[in-house]
Amino acid sequence: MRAAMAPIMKNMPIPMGEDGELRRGPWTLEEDTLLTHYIARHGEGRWNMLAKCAGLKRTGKSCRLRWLNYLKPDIKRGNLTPQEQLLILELHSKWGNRWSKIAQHLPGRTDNEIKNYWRTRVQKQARLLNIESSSKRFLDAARCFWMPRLLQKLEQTSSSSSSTQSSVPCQLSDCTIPSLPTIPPPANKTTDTTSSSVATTQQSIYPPDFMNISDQTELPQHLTSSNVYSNQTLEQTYYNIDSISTGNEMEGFSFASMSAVDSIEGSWIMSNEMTENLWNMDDIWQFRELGNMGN
DNA sequence: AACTTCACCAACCGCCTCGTT
DNA sequence: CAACGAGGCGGTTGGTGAAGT
Repeated sequence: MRAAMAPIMKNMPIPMGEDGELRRGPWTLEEDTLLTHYIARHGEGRWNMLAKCAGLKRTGKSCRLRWLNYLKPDIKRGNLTPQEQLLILELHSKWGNRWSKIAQHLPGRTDNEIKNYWRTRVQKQARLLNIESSSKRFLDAARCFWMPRLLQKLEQTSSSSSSTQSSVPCQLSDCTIPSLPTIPPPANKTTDTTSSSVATTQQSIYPPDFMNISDQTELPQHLTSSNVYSNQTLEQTYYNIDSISTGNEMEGFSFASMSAVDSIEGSWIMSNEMTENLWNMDDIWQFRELGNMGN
């Protein structure tokens, strides 16, 4: 961590040298236009040179970042789809914080975006579970509860069968969970009218070996970029993890279980935040009990 | 309505790698 | 082979708008 970062003033110029000052901070529309037009004519690369030739008072690095993370035409905007979230979870479990490598499998998404997603959403879940997000325990938890939950949501949108129940076997250290708790459909969500109206029947969208893709293994078909981006309905229906989970997790929650959880681990924190989380109390109980068994 | 808290994300930084001289 | 510069990467910060009080 930097000891003392100088406050970045908006568009504050910094000394550049002989021919002017370098700008920093948010990009203006004019700068964006300059950069876009220049790259359209001359292509990317040689960023320092590019910055000068384009008449931008920015560092080459800044130009590159702006282009790659924002201006590039194929940048995909909007919240990550469940498929993309799943893919991130799985790839992160394989590669760790190799954001650019992960981003290569999510066309249109930048490493910066994925990194932000991880830090704001995923690490939040880890915090609430009192687990290091980089630990094996959290990976187990993600695999056992989070991924299936997302997959269930995907299934719900792609199948009209309301009785469909996920039964993804998953491994937590050395114990196996035969099936996952059923997630009730979103309760009375005004924005969620599509999940029950999708009237197609199809087989399970995830293969049995989904949880074990290796470096040599092709990505699951449903998680390939073409599929990820072909399903606009899904994207419109489920914007992000939080919105998926924000529903009636609290319906199964009791203060008795809360105090019990408290008694297991004094540091456990229960807050309103929890109610908006992916992990309902059943999940937490299941995970924690399994974790104890593993110890 | 005013204020506070929180989540998101654009943009920065330092470090590392790689290619060129 | 060393020095140097450009580009790439991951970590971090701060601004902003939304949500909550």
